[in-house]
Amino acid sequence: MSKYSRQREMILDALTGNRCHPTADWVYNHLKPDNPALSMGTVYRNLNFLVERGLVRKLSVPGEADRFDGQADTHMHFRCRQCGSLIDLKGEAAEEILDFARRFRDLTGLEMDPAGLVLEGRCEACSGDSPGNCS
Amino acid sequence: MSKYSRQREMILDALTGNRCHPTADWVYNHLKPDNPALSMGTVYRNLNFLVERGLVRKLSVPGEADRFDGQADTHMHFRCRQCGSLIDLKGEAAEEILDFARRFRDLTGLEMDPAGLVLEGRCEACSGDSPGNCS
DNA sequence: CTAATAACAGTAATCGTTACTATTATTCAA
DNA sequence: TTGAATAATAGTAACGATTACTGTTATTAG
Repeated sequence: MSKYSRQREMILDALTGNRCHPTADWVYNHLKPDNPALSMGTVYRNLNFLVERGLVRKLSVPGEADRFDGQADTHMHFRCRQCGSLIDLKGEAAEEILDFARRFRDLTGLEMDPAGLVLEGRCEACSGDSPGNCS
Repeated sequence: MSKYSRQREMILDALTGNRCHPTADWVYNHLKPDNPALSMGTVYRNLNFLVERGLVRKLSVPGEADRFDGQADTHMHFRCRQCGSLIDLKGEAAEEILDFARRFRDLTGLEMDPAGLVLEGRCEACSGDSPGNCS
């Protein structure tokens, strides 16, 4: 059904060996120098392929390009509207969200999917009095 | 600073007198028949203006056009990934989210903004065994 | 009434993403 | 090992949502 390709492997590697949450554009520019023939279509096609296979998570950020996460463990994200940083929510924070999801389901009958969840607000650094402390 | 315009008033009215969550395109097509000169730029400019003024809420849905909500009371939303419906979360469900936001802040120091929140998952109708029950 | 300017309509441009097409690479069975 | 079948590619064109630009119209304040 699906065939091996060097490009797909490189694209996956670029995500798994990376703690940030790259955009398709970042992946493209990251791999382009060593692979001058790489095309943007290939990057998008493979990212979507990997998302479908569950190897990669897609994170939607309003008004910006989608971000992709190659971390295997289930976790959620928080985005600061002020400084734009995307923060991983693991451990206790992740548990808190899962607890909420259960209570929310029992109350409303709505089965929310915590995977791919991106909460939005203001991070600790940006909540301080001093403005501009979050370049 | 800002001047009155008939178009802005109409656009606001189209949202407040409406329980669904229209897109810019919907607003445009809704008003166009009675206002043949209306332009899309005017719709977007005014929607963004109203959002900045806090009279209207913008709801981002991954991969789709933004939706706008003219309901005055603070509430959140749930989107079913299967049938696409956008459900208002008020009363108990809204309280549950606000409770969660407080606990989450205390735990992580992250100040999430419940306004504009769109949780994603599967609605009750789509969670049933029978497939296709949610046209 | 008039000058200043916010808002407009119409159109072009932008951005992220997907679709198309001809070519290349992988696979699997003879 | 060869070769047909076809997945995946590179390159480019198209797409949809949104914003930016430009010359004109409408509102406002003196």
